[in-house]
Amino acid sequence: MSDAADQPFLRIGELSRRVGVSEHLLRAWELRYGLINPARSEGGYRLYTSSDELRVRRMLAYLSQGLAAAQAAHAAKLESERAGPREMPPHSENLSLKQAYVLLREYLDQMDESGAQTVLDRLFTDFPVETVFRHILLPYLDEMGARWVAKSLSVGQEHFASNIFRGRLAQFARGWGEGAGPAAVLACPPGEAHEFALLISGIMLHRNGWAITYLGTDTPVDDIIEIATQTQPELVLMSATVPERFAQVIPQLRQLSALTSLVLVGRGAIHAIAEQCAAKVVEGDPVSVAKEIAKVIKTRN
Amino acid sequence: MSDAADQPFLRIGELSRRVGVSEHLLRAWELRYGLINPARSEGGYRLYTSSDELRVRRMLAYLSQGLAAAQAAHAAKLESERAGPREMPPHSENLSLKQAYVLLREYLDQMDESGAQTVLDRLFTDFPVETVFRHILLPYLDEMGARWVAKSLSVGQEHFASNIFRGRLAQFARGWGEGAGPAAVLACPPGEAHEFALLISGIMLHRNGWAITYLGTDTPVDDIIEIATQTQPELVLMSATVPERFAQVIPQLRQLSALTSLVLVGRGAIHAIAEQCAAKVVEGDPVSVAKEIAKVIKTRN
DNA sequence: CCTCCTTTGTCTAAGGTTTGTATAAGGAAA
DNA sequence: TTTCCTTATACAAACCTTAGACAAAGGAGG
Repeated sequence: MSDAADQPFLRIGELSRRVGVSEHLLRAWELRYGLINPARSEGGYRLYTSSDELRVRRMLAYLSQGLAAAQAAHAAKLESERAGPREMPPHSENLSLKQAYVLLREYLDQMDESGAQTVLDRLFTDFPVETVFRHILLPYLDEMGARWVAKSLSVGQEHFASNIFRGRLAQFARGWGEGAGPAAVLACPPGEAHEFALLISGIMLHRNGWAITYLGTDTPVDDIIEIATQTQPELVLMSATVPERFAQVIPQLRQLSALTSLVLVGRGAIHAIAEQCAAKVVEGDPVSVAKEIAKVIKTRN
Repeated sequence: MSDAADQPFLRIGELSRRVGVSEHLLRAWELRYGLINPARSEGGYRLYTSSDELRVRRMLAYLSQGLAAAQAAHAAKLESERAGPREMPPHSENLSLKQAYVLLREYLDQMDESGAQTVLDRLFTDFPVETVFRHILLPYLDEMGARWVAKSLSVGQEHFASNIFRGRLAQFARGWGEGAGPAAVLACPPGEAHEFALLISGIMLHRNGWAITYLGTDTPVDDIIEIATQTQPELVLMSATVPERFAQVIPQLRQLSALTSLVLVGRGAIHAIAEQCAAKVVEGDPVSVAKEIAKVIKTRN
């Protein structure tokens, strides 16, 4: 972080409005924890850079995980010191998401691996991970499902694309077993073969500090119970594409939810079933699941 | 990684919330059994690390197994001391394959992702890829199969290990679609769910210059035929764990072998079936398959 | 069976620390 | 002038500390 801070300077009022933290509190954090060290205008006004803003947002993220302010500030400082080149906002002139999507589909349809990987490389350097997940990966998976039903996609094409995506996601999953935050166990119920939503949820949870134990597709609930007993996670997250997967194992799910917070996601997660096994349903796409879960777990106590 | 995760961050209230143990009890366990030894803030507040959190969770696990508190605490302490020095063999010294194997198994059994990844990192830097595949990965998969049959491995443990291996192999598979050499299509026949041997074969083929189109598990032969027609590969490689998978689709396999060289591998690849569909069988482990195939394909012309 | 003793989880009391928010007095920018 | 910002100080609610008391659970010995 060079102080040759490239970008527009914010004054405290504007920063306060952007991050939703009172001016008083911003000053208190600066004074008490040295969270930020803004430049000053001639008249002595604080001038913040966009990386200061990021730091404040990271501090807020840690606070929402339950860390005390002093520790949250420490963690946020450490993080921004060691994270050198931060993810840049989209390079709008390079390659639009829409263009990239069309291009990617073309390469995947033709089963051109290096073409598809090049597009993905480009996307992941030009855009934040969340954006690529939300606007490329998930829509493509949806489209794949639709084309699958319409028989306009061969099994080969589907397997080919799935393998490429799985490989990409595996990279983000590296090291997700360790995290400063609470622990979560992720699994699909028996019979469920679609794990992408679960993978993405896990990655996003890990990016919010969670420590992930991933069991993947088609996992007997008894095994999940055993693991939950051993590791005492804060959360068990299960994903299914149809309600039947959950419906088949309601008694065991109830047993599981007695041990920990059980959250169901995916199209198969419907309230009627969740109620029967004392579980919670979190709706929305896997990218936002992480934030939704933060709320659900907070309200638990 | 671990220095970030082991920074003392949690105050007692948050730890209590996360593990579901009252603050009073946490202090009592510290005082009576020395279960944990938290750092202190300036004002004297307890500050816990994430490994402290783990210790408490282990204590809870032992308690739920019926151990008395004192014994549970003792066991939890012992355990985390044993697991504590994660990089036990310092980087200067060599880690033998055998040591690594035992260590890896232990971490995988305990579903300790970062432990397992650390061992794998070490292995892949200290040894050639072929060696790690041949002496660690494949033997472990074999052992997993045996333990699976003997029911001495839970589904959870098996999924956990599989996911970690799949993630590792995905890294090596990056870019395998492009190669200076001939093209190969890889797939498992319908009903076949084990793809590790095929993945490793593909990686080794790519390292020998082949360009890989990977279709993965459970692929209809008609789709393989369609793709083979389109891309005109030099080779189609199919893997199965039992002969029935091939036997069920012999007519289609014969059709496929009319288009290109069809090679069967895996325990399911037996000569009787291969003869019926004009395919070749390549025996031996997936790591050497690549070299064997070179011979087979050579002699074809 | 009952009694004694230890173990273990819970609770209270008195007092210190942390942290978000508020106030006052005054300078800078528009 | 009005609005935005500055520093310094104050303060209450939330949080945490230690020390000690206490009752339920469970085993040992009578």
